[in-house]
Amino acid sequence: MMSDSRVSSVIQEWVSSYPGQGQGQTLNPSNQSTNQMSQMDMLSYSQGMIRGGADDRVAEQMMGLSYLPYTPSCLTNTSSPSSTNHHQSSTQQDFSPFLLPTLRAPVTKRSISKDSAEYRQRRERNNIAVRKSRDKARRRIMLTQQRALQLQEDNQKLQMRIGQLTQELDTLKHILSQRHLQGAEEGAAGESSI
Amino acid sequence: MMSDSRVSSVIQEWVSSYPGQGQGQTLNPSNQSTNQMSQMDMLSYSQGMIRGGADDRVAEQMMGLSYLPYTPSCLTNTSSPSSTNHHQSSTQQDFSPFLLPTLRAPVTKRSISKDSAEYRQRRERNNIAVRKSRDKARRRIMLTQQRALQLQEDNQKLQMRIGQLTQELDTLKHILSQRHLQGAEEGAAGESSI
DNA sequence: AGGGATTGCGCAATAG
DNA sequence: CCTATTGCGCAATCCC
Repeated sequence: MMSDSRVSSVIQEWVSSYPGQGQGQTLNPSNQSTNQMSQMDMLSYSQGMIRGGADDRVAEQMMGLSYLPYTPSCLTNTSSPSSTNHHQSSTQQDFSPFLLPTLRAPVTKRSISKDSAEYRQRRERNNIAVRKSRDKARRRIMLTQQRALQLQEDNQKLQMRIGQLTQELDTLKHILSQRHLQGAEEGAAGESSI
Repeated sequence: MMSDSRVSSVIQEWVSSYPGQGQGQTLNPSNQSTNQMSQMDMLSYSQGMIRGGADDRVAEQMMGLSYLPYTPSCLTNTSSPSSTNHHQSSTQQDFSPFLLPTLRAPVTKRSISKDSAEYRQRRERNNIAVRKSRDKARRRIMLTQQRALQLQEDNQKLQMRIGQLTQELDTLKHILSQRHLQGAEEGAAGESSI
């Protein structure tokens, strides 16, 4: 079950599983980047990081309830061999030439030239990157869960410790009050015995 | 920041975000299923649940290091229009008629009949289910992170409380020992004053 | 500019 | 039969 050993190991791994920044591009699997983040960074990493990209549904997505047939967007099978349908944000007219240069629409972009060797190479590299990234995400999620369970366990132990200390404290207080009473009695009346 | 209010709300939501079992199939977004799991269930939900399916790479996947060009499996673009390449587990001869009925191989399976209305309908339904499932997963992950942070915060507070109690206890013990000495002195020698 | 890293999406296989 | 999960490839985007 891999419990015990207190917080140390799990927390350590969990913390180091969060990306501090980008890293090298070599295919070295043992990516031991010594990154470190604050709690805020960790939270925001999967909360506010929607990437203000050109997907009109992301905000709604993160707010929940994004399923339901929001937009068909994939019933026109007019695509040529290979390359499945993909949302091209049909809810957009022709404002591209009028947008700010930063938001420039994708103007043909140098004819992607499908099924070329260069394309396949890029695709394959991206596929590898995707697998790597998802694997990392999976590990991160698992570590977060383990961390949560470990923290919960620690919490229980701490609560019990607090209970013990409180009880001990009450006992001592009681004893002290008794002593106090005894001392008062001794002070008021003379010693009863001895 | 939504902190404060102790553990209650976050934990509650986190616990209820884990699937206890399947639920209804209605498209009702407000899925308030009253499921509840033990910690073991939660952990195993994303740890050992690899689904012993027919993907020869899953174990390796979960052990880490699954990227790297493990298998091309997608360089033969001989597929007809629509339907991108997809691993069809080529490492299989022709044992289908000899396998147990339960393990029967996918024998043509009634000609899937692409681009049929029924196919599109199934695809669309599955797409909705996928969006829903992923949305749920995202929420679950976020809740787990928030829960971890909340627990960490709680832990710090508990540690501080323990520190206070310990100090108070030490103080009382010291006082008691003083009283004890005082009492011993009073017992040994007569009252010094009064 | 260019390349890895992320991420939403659809597909298919599979679990339930 | 259905929906729910999940691995995967693609494309857009992010981010150095």
